[in-house]
Amino acid sequence: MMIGAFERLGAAMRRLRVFAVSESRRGAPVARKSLPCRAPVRKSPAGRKMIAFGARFMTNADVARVFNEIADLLEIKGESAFRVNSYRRVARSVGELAEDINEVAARGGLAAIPGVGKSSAEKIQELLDTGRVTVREQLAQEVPVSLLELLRIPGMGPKKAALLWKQRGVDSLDALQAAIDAGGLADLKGFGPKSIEKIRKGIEFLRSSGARTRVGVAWEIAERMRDAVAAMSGVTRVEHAGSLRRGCETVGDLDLLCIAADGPSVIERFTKLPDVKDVLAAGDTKGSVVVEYAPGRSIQVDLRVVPAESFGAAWQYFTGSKEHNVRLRERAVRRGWSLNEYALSQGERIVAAASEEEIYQALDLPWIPPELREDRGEFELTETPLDLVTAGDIRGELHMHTTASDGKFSIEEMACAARERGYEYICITDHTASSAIANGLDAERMREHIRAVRAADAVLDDITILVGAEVDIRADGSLDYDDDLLAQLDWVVASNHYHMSDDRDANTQRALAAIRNPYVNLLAHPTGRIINRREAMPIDIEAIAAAAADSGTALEINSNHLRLDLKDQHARLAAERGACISINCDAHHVSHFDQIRFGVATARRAWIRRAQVVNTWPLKKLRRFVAKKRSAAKH
DNA sequence: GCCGTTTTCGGCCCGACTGTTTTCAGTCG
Ligand SMILES: Nc1nc2c(ncn2[C@H]2C[C@H](O)[C@@H](COP(=O)(O)OP(=O)(O)OP(=O)(O)O)O2)c(=O)[nH]1
Ligand SMILES: [Mg+2]
Ligand SMILES: [Mg+2]
Ligand SMILES: [Zn+2]
Repeated sequence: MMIGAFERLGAAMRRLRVFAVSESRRGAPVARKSLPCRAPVRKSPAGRKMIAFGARFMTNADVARVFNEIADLLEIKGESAFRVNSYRRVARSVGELAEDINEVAARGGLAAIPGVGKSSAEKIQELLDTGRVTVREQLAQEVPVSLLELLRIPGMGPKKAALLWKQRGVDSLDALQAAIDAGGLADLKGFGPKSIEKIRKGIEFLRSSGARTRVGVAWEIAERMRDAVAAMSGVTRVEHAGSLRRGCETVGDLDLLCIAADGPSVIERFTKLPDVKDVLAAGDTKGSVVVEYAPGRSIQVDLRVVPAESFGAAWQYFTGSKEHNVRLRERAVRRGWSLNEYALSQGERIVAAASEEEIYQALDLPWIPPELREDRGEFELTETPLDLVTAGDIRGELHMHTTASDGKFSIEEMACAARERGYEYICITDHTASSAIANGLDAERMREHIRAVRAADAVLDDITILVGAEVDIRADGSLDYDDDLLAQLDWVVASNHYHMSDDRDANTQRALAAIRNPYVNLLAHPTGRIINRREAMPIDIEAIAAAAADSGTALEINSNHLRLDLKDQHARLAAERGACISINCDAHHVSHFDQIRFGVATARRAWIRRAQVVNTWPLKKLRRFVAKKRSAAKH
């Protein structure tokens, strides 16, 4: 389904619920406390409407949001940075947990979450039970919560925000804007003319940057910037760093690292590149600029310059994540050493600096692939995982469209494009009747389409064209085609496009019903999210993963940079439970095959090995996968 | 507030850039 065409449709069908009881996989029903409803539509930071599922109970993201809020409020109050940090740690841990926090609480597992101790466990429990945390409510009495808006301004931290509030009564972004316009910040200590100008620009940047940037957009800009820096005389190497190198689905900024002897000169030229709209900082070794990549759309780009001998230490530092860096540096400290972006050193003596491999090795660690550097268990590794899936491992695309439904190219054109990429096989999976909006095929047109695909396969050499369909899952979990028709297909993709609801059990049951169908081989984009536009529908990923593993059904990592669905943490859990994964581009256009890198990056972040990915397999093995599920159903 | 192949108490990563601070705090990476 082409993204965008049907988003509104799904939103219209969504309902608010007042109470939900979910069946946990262990059999005990987990009561989810019904909570006051939130508006089903809220504004994304960009000001664009973000479609959300109605609040019925606390989600992991809700808990994370509350703990981050407590941390910000405490910080403005001047609370110990370590204590503040511990709240942020809880927020991060809960936010990225694949398991539903309500279920974790129900089995008494809260305190086992990394960073969650007795005190935080109690607060989470209170939040799940009542929708509130006493500490947060008390803090909100002391500090206006709207003051936290100020923290989103670059360069505005807790100390300055506190000062503005206490000295000038500023308690929101609008109030700050008004104070600046009225000249009300003059003679406030620490706020000279340059600071005020910076804040003004910062507010402007907020408006033009908005939400985190999707990796598909960021990638293109990063490549342009990399080329521009690489073209400078004196620059011998430029690399991606930060979240971009770690393969994250969205990035807050672009981080580039380069080798050059003359840092200040490189930084100066960096700040004068054509697309640079504003310079946030420009020193001897690093610079930060704002790049306008489309009218009214901006992103921050950070460049760090280091000498060649420090490259390894610098790349390690600048790749992060921050949490990974802190763990690694603590490890150095325990050995009586110190690690920074220049070197791993013991006093004056350099232990390692030139390459990442040397640094990790000196700390008794294997080189860790960037996608794994999130402090999610990578410090337990004893050797570099060499079998993580790579883009080169992908042998075929198993989810793609042609002009028969809503694709832009013919069967032959798509097949030739795939062949050019070196793919051994593809499967044409056009939409079915329920997707009338996407020109879905009814049974009769589908039978014709099968003949057309077979004919194309007979004509084209060096690639096998399989025939399949992306079959819509109906409200009751049944499929658009009957089994007789499905049996004629080589590979069947099942998708829920129209019955995404805020009812986790209903969503899960639809997915499970599809997975149980002996002809369904792949559950596509299982949560239906559109990044920055539509939230994931709630699902029981553990139940879905277990059923997929049991039945021999693959779960998708949809590589479209708007989807990346399953997301990393869900995919990791699914693969750990034995489910096979298929990484697809959902190609509607020949150019969409390029998106595979984002799906592969997501899979690597999920610690997925090539053997777990069905479209890295030879065709024969893939056919056995299909045959096995079909024959199991006959016994 | 959390946590433990030297710890249940005492640590908690380390450095760059900015502004008006006459010696460094605040913010960010
Ligand atoms: N040691 C250390 N390194 C940090 C810290 N903050 C950032 N870094 C490093 C690791 C980050 O990946 C890298 C780039 O910083 P960013 O703020 O751009 O973060 P990152 O790119 O990871 O995420 P983003 O998508 O930009 O939000 O700098 C820190 O507090 N300590
Ligand atoms: Mg970054
Ligand atoms: Mg950055
Ligand atoms: Zn599709």
